[in-house]
Amino acid sequence: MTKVKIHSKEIPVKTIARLSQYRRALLICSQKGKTHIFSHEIAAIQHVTAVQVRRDLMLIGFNGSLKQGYNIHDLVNVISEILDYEEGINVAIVGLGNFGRALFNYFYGKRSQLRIAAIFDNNMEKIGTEYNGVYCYSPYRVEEIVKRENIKIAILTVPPNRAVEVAKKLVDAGIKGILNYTSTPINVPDNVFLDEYDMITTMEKAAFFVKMNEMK
Amino acid sequence: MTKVKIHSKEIPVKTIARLSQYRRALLICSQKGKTHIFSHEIAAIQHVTAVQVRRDLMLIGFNGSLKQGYNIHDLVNVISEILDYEEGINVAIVGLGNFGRALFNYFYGKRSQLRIAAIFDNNMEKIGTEYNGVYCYSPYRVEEIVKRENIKIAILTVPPNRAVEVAKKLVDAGIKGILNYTSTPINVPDNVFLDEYDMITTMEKAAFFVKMNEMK
DNA sequence: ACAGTATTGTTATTGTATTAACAATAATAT
DNA sequence: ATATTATTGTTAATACAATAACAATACTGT
Repeated sequence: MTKVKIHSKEIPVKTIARLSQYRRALLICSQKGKTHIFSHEIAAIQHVTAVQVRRDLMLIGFNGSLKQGYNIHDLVNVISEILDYEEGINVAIVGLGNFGRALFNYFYGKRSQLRIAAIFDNNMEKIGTEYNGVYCYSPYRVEEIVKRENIKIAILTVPPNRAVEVAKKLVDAGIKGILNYTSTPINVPDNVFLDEYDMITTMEKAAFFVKMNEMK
Repeated sequence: MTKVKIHSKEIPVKTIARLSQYRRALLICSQKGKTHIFSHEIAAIQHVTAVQVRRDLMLIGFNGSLKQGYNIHDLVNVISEILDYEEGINVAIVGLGNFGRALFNYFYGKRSQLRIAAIFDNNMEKIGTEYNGVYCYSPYRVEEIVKRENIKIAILTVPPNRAVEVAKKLVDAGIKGILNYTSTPINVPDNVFLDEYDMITTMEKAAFFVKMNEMK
């Protein structure tokens, strides 16, 4: 899935991601009392070009004024209308290792839109325990809990060798999106959103570039 | 920086990232006793197409045999020659919150290539403490320690509002690569590698897609 | 010996995303 | 009034990455 229709216009996924970033920049400016902003100002905060900002906003049909630029308040609303999930969205942390815990703390309570509704881990000591009011369940109960709690998104941080199996279980249980941090690629049906972030590859890429730069 | 020269051939950065993934797939197969592998087998493990695998291997000048496919051992060596940093590479964790700690544990001892040589945090209780033999220093000492320990890469996990300032300090100290996990975009000179991963955007993108899929 | 098969290696094509170019516009200054 | 300026909105061009196409090859079975 690489493009998406909004108001019968095709919008690249990358634009969606940038909208999220623009919104954050806008909210910061708004807090400082600014009411309007130019495309090049947004571009300077996030690192994109002014042209790209204008192009993205064109795609979602948002117009600015020639002398004042874009109305921040309105733009935030339009972006929110596109991005936000009215009723909020329930998320599960699957695998409560260091990484899972970090993500838990990172999201817990931060965004009202996102509610961490369950934790899964197969460590006996963790199962049945409560973390900030969120229960930790055995993976055996994925199907049951995902349905009961209406969980849409899973943050997958289990050990690499269990990734595929657990992902399958999540998909079967009806999960709609998986963020895979296990460094093991997984496959999901087309109707399930998948985002994979591979820390090891990122590190190796960084090391490679450092080496390259030192050679010249 | 979008392409890179190896053996006087231009190699896309995306290929570099895939090589890292291929290598992991290869090592797993190697452990299982396999000595040769076909492009479509590699493709099935990671999720790319067989054509892309062949194309990538062509770019680095690695040849397979028509009936046996690619020699796993040799291919691992060639990839390692490209990716690996002979003497190993020293890394610092900058910001020892949950995320920093997770990354610390994730990398600590895992890859001999990567040595976590220092931690920076401005929490008084952490400064001076040792974590698995790695010292935590005050950010004031970045310049001194980065030079003394020959640190090349920084993993940035400080609070968003401090990201820009700390990044500047790291660059001034001579750091060669930054992995920015703060959700605040930073700017670095051309000769410094930068990879930014924005968790919030990823989450919002996931939520957006779930919404989209439910609408149809 | 020869057709059939499966695979590699490479070139050509397509598709997508980014960047550049520029007309349209409205305010300001002369 | 008219030129100048800074910006938006959109179209055109470029660059990049992924996919498709296919010749070359070597093995297998008949």
